Amino acid sequence: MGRHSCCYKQKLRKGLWSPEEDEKLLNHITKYGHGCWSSVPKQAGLQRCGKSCRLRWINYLRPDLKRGTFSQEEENLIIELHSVLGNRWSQIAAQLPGRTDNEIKNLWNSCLKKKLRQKGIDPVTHKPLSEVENVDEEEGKTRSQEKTAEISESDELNIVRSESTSKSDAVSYEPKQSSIVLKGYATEMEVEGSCSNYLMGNYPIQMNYTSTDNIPNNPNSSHWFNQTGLKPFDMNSEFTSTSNIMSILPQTNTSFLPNAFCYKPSEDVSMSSSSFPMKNSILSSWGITDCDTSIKENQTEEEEEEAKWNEYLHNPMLMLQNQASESLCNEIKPDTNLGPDGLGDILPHSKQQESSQSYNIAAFGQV
DNA sequence: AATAGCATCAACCGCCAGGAG
DNA sequence: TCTCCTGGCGGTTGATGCTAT
Repeated sequence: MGRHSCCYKQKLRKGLWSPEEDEKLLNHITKYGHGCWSSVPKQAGLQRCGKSCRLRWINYLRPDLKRGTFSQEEENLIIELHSVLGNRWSQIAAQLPGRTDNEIKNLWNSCLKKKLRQKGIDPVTHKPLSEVENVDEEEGKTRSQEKTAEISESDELNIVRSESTSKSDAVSYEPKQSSIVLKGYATEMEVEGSCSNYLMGNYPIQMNYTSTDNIPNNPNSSHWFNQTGLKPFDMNSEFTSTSNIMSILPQTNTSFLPNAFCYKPSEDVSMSSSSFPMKNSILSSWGITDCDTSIKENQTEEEEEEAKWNEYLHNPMLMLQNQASESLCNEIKPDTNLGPDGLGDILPHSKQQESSQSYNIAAFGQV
């Protein structure tokens, strides 16, 4: 189990790809497409397994890949998405045109985790390290009980995700935790009057996602993050008070914002795990329930919401897009559609769909 | 100059879901 | 319904390059 049958075959090369191999694979896929990956190596004259060819293509040879270092904006977005999606690198990568899940995963493990820790944030929970340590101390006594809770948590997750029950999912999935995480930030902000640290400095980033905003085919992130003409988000600047954050945000509808923006101190965290634990925790994590005057009571509405959030969970940009288009960026009209070229011709169908969710981020600098 | 330690990244491994037969 | 095959994903590893001593 596990190992592909093709990998048992003899004479298959492993390790780094030579330029000749790259050329063969590139030529073959350019001419014929990849079709069935398992047949690609044979047709292309390569001594590799199909899986290896696929990986090489996706991570290196694909012409739409954006090479080079990640911009600050991209890093911010990855952190933001990670706080919502956890280690679902492919979904995170889908929101970063030209970047691969492997690349993002490497960046996270080698760089972003460290940066977050330096800023006093636990990269797993996105919670201040001090809180994580306190929680560990307090709850360390009841570890065995936690184990049971973990199992039920992962069960909840599986219902929503309708995905695998792999051990990594059960152990490392974060979104449920993030409901507490973001609340933790907000609490700290409210109490201390500072919103420092989250996202490596502050959190004054407003993400306006629209379905059809123009975005370059091979976008330079510093370009497409600035499309609205707003001042770029300065990661190194610090907000000095919560009121500063709120004041730069539209007052009308902040329902899609993370708790960091709309936390209500009186809310009880435990409420999140009632009848729709996952939905509520996500709603909570993104500030939906927090900002509403009451929790949805109508069962039908709840079902609809649940379906919606299930969808959002699989495509978080959809939520941001819908919310943004409804309230926050009415003045920002989509200019053009992202055509099928660029990413479109190269990416698998699912990737094309995800990539076509172009978005526009208006990042606010220090007030 | 040597080398130990660290950082980065490409590639592999193991697992799972879904489709085909 | 079952088995096999394949694509896809996330975790991990190992090679390589860089930096500090």
